Amino acid sequence: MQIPPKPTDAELEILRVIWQHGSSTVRQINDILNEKKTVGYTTTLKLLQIMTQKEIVRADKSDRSHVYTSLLKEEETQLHLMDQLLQAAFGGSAKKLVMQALGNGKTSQSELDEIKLLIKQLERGAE
Amino acid sequence: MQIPPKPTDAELEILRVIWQHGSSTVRQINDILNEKKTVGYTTTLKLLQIMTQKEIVRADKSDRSHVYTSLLKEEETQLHLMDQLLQAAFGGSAKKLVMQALGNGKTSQSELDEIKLLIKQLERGAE
DNA sequence: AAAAATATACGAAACTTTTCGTAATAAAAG
DNA sequence: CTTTTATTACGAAAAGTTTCGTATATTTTT
Repeated sequence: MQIPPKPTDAELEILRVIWQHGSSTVRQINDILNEKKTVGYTTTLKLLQIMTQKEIVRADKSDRSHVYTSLLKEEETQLHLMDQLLQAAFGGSAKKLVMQALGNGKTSQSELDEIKLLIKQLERGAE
Repeated sequence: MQIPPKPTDAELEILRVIWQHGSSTVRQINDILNEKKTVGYTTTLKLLQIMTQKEIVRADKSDRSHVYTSLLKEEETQLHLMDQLLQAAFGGSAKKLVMQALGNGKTSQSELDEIKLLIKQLERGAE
């Protein structure tokens, strides 16, 4: 599959656990998911099996407890999802999206500084 | 329903038509949708009926061709969807999302200027 | 070695979303 | 007035997503 398939909400939750904690077993993933909400063990297992079939994750079966690794890179997936929202809800206007994202005033000064730096670099690089 | 329900992809496409063209009939909405892809008339009708039930749109039935009006405001919906993506994919870091959105370098100078202005205002307003 | 705990496989139910066919009705054209 | 066209109502199929129960197998504990 050339273009990475858009993960569903439940799949994304699992991906985030793997991105944050590295390759993990079903038990590890399910435990972390259960810190936030109740999810049955076999539910998580089934999701991972489906994700394996979709080639979103890969299962290392050398041990009895299979170890799952993400086949999607975090930043690529974020970019993909962001771009899809950009088109679907903002008609492709990154400006609108950015201003909505910053508008609530919850972004710290140091983060704003990083964004300003990026903008400077973009302005420098633009011909 | 206190919090506006998150519209589905197909619902969002319809909302965008209404936001852009104002209150419209099924025929008008379906024609515009069909500029981009083939969609059956009754499919669009059914969606609008479901959206009416969900209180996403309101149907004015005084004429035979019902006229549908959005009950969701464009900016509120964008904010809602953006926030949901922010949490689900970026762990709440607006900085990461913004940098991904601007990173491709497709944002024009004048738009960057507007963003810079917003950041200045945020910095001024921050205590 | 028996019992208990842990793991995977897998079917299927419950739910949501999307799509469309058919029927009924109303309006317009002939 | 009759035929054609346009519209809504509605059921339901098709597809996708999420959840979990049960069966089976393996490992660990007693």
